Amino acid sequence: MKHVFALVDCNNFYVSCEKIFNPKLIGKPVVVLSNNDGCVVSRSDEAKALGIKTGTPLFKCRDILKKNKGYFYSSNYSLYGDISQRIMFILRRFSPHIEIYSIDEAFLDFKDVKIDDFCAYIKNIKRTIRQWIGVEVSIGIGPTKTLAKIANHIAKKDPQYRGVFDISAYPDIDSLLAGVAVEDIWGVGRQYKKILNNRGIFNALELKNASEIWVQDKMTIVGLKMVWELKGKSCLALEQADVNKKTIVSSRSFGREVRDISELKEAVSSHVSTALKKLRSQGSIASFIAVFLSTNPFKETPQYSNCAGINLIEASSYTPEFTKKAILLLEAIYKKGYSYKKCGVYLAEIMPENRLQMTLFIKDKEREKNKQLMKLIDGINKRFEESKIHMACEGIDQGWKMKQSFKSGRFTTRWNELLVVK
DNA sequence: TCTGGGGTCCTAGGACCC
DNA sequence: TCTGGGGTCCTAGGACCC
Repeated sequence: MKHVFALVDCNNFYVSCEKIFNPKLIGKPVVVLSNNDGCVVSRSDEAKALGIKTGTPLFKCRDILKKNKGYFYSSNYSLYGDISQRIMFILRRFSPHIEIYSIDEAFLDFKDVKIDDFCAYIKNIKRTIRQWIGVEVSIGIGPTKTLAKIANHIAKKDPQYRGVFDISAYPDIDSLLAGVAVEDIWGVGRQYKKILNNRGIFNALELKNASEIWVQDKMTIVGLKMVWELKGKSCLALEQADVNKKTIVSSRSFGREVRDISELKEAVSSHVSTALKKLRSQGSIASFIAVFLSTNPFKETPQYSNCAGINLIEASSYTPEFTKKAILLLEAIYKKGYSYKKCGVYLAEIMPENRLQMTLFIKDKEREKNKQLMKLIDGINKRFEESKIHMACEGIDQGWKMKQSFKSGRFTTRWNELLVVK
């Protein structure tokens, strides 16, 4: 049976989440900022119309926003994550075959879903999400994921389709593809664009008709699959199982520059806690940890960055053990006299808990005790507030923490931040 | 003054083995 | 002294995604 893929993508997702709870934002230029309130990551249509680009630092667009009665917000991931989950829950009603591709995007496959009026069915998805959540989505449909992506792009850009476009129903797909620049194809980034353009390939139709041998040579099997997908042959399957992470990273820029190792120790320790919490939440253990730190590459001050990693004798998910190692690693790479801007930790060699290779050096009792302790702490932190219980070495003041000066409330996940209407 | 964070997949090349 | 071929596994780095 042929695949029928739909890509459902939320419009201006982060900004849309802010708008749900704050009607004064409707019709205004609004942007949401990256961590540390650094640069723009999400823009309302009105902000786009002002020429504000993704990645623009706040200081470069603050004036124009102010002049146009605009607003800016810090990222509020508790809120966006919760809204995302609600949307994915709705999507599941329309097809059991769903791949949650990112916080604001999902692929559906209607391959063996019984549908009478396909067009109405798809429009109903859009309507339901608007009604139940208050977020606008765009839906692109095609026989492959790559074509569904392109269809989604068209649905978003061309107002005549009102946010829903089915590429298979279009009479002349080639003429459509001729209007899609190569860099707008899923999987073509800056490098591939350059390679393709040099060869005289500028649009999706030209890529579709390019020599497969040449494409594979220059862009590996990844490029070849891209060509096949453009031709309507599905090569990228729907990935339904929520696959466990193979690597976990926790890192942040500091809110200010940090010179002292004692502060770095606090930051590294809290990254260890974050990463280990994530590790446990997917029921995994890890046996490799690395620590990295760097100065601010945008400054003309002396630069230094380094990383170091170590294998554990036995894989584990016990925070204190990783914290100890991380501190040692930090001490090994820390150099005095530099102004640091960022640090983080990296976990690898991750495997399911039940695949533990036990060593002779750790007693069963110890292992079980550690596990129970972590479970208890995770439970308490989940029920009350993140990091209610944390390692002392994470510090109390945490003056190095990232800046988030313009954050809205966590309206849907914290009782004490419920929206007050009157 | 002010420039994000967290992932995946693929390949080439080296180490090692028979 | 000369000197083969095939295979696996691992890692670093490059490309991409949101």
